[in-house]
Amino acid sequence: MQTARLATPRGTRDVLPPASERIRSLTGRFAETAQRAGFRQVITPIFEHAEVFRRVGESTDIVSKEMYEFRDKDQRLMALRPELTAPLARAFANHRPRTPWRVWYEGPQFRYEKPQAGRYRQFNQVGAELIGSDDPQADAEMLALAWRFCEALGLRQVILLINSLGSPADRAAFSSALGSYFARRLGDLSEQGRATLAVNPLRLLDSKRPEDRLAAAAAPDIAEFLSKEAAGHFQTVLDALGRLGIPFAIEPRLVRGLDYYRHTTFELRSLALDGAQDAVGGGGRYDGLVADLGGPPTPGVGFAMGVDRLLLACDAEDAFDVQEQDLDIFVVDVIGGVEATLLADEIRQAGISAERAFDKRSMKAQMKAADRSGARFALLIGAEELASGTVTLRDMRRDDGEAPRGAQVRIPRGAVCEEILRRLAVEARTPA
RNA sequence: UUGGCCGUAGCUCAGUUUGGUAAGAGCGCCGGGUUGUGGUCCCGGAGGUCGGGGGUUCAAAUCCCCUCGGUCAACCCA
Repeated sequence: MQTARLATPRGTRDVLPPASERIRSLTGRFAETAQRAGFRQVITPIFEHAEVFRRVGESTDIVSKEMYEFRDKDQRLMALRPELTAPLARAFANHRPRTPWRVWYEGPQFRYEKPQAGRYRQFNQVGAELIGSDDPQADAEMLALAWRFCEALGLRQVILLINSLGSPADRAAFSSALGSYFARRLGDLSEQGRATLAVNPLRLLDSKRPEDRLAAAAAPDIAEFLSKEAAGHFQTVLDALGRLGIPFAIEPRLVRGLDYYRHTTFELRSLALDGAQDAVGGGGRYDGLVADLGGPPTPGVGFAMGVDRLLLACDAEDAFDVQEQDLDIFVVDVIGGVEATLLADEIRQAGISAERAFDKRSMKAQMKAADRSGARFALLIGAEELASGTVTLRDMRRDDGEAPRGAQVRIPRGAVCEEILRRLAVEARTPA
């Protein structure tokens, strides 16, 4: 009797090596970039009280339709986090750390959507937040962090789109102007467009439906609704980008999905990704969020980037190649029993990476395995070695055209680590 | 939530139009090519609920329905 095979739930997947190595490496690179800028990691729960998200995005699909909600055993309404800015703002409100609070994060998030390439129900993001400053230079700093990270990955076909939604009052005025503009063109809108209008007129601006695009063609421009102060803030950010040498395009239709954004809002898109999933990251300023979550009124600015999409973009650009980690030693065990276990343990304790064979397979099979493991040396232990108190160290390099087979030497069992370390050190000094 | 395309070995796919002798290939994996030695080559082998269920038929990978999953687009967004 065989039990039925179980698949991963829809929109989720197993990430096996070597793909997992790439994710780890990308996350590590982000951590480095952020740490260098004085950001420190925050780890928040995977699930939160649903209230945390409900408070900040009742009108967004992410919260109203796509959230994984459940009742725990005490009937408390919980939610798997669909995004990370709200939990970070919640954590800030709870702990009241010294400002400006500079933090980064990474981890899975969950949205109940129909999966597509680059869109999963469980997906990973890396991101950073700077809470406690309304200085436009803080916006510039976050933009620089996101941009330099893309550069560090080797991405060259990413563009920065930026916009300002102004102060809450500006945003509200613009929104109602848009509302009446579209109300006059109800007949031109698609059915879904009319539904969107009722919920959030701003969202009609980036609709991809042709009717809606046409109807939006002559829509009011956000720029005309910015207060003097908001316009100044935006201009300062743009000037900073210019001085930083970071190219950008102002996109007055850029609205973004979460409705806590104020002032600066931006998106990073990969031109190498075609299709609808070309946004690799986005963010902006959210000056009202901390207060919404019960904290003191505190400004904040941040961004998040999709790990999986970044990797898709890297693939498309042939960037961020992660070479498999080198293995120093592969222990070939011809005798079976504990000897190889002791040998492997000993050299690992000496800081040498080592894999080994099991099951006393034929030597030929073990040598094949050693070859495929990519190990620099094979370390053979068999009856002869055991009897003479030695081991055989064999060079597994395969790229030397002349040398027919790797050279091998017998070394005293007691000097194994020393000898391997010596050889590895020599190579480190004289790279091929 | 809506619509299009797709679903055959671990992977990439052929076979589906014209239902039967189509359960196949390459790669990968395992073993062998005489003493304890990798990459190439040669030989052999294992491995498949043809996504799942139902129906039509003497007969279904092949036709019909439902369903699950993937993908593309709308929606939404990372």
